[in-house]
Amino acid sequence: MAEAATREKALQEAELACARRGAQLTPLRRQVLELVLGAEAPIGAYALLDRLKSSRPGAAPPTVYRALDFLLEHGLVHKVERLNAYIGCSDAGHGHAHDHGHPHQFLICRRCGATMEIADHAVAHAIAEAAARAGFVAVEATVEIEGICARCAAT
Amino acid sequence: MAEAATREKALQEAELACARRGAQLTPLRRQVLELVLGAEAPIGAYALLDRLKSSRPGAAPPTVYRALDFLLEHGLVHKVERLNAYIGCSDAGHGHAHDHGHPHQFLICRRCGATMEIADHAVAHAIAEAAARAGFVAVEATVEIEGICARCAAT
DNA sequence: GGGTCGATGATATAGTGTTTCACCCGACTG
DNA sequence: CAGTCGGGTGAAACACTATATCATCGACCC
Repeated sequence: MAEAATREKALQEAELACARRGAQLTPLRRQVLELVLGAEAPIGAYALLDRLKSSRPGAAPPTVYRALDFLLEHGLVHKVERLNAYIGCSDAGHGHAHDHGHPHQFLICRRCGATMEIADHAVAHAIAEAAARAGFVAVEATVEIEGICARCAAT
Repeated sequence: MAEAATREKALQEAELACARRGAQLTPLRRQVLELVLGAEAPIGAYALLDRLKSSRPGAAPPTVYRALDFLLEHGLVHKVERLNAYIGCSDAGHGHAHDHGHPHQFLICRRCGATMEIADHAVAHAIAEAAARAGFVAVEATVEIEGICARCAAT
């Protein structure tokens, strides 16, 4: 997902954000976050589990799912529904606990699998308007756009 | 999803659309479509399988998944990613084969589970713009908005 | 010490989707 | 007519994703 330096910075921000909220970024949770951030693309829970097992042989599905629940809850990672996979949030810490996260959208490349998060205000606004027109109170929106990324298109 | 009359009309439109394209809406596929349209909310593949079994005791997961693949391919049903469930398309037949379908969005009620399809041009446009700004060639977008529907909000 | 609460360990199970091989049948071809 | 080729279906097994449940541990509080 990012190079080591960016990853390190994201981890530090996550620690700060958790500290601010009184949330416990335990070693396990931190390690799972590190694995998610270190992946080159959205990563599945069982792939995380495999990697986790190398340092924690006893790890089982609930181990990783509980950590992911915590990270999702605090906006440190997002789930990509179309891929059943998880990705680090590109601006973690800017939301509040129990907030379901700032509006965001994903661009998923069909060719290389790279997935990029954007936060486009016009999209969020159009969605809120459309929902309101239907008398619907929008709480949260999943926006996942599939296509070809700039790098792959250039090839 | 709809009352019997609406369902019947949708089935006839589906038959027409398939005939136009040379696609075979076989009895099995038609029956699965009927089940999806008859459900009150998005329905899961295994729930479909259960209902299918009453008339086709030999049905197995691939039976329903193959039918769903066909229906998805031809834009007769959509998948709601957040629910791992399927819903009839509200304007089936307006797309082309191997087209991945007209732009559409879902409004999912957290309270009653009802899911409504809308086709908001402003949302589709904002998404296309946002993707383009990132140098991304958008092919298809999943937009699923969770919240409270008008009827539940009124209660 | 006893009580409580959140985090983790460990096992089992539920839910969702795919692979694989076989069979049938209609169409096209020599 | 035999051959064969393709799409659709039947059937069994499997892979992947996620949750339920109960036990344990340690920190904190009284």
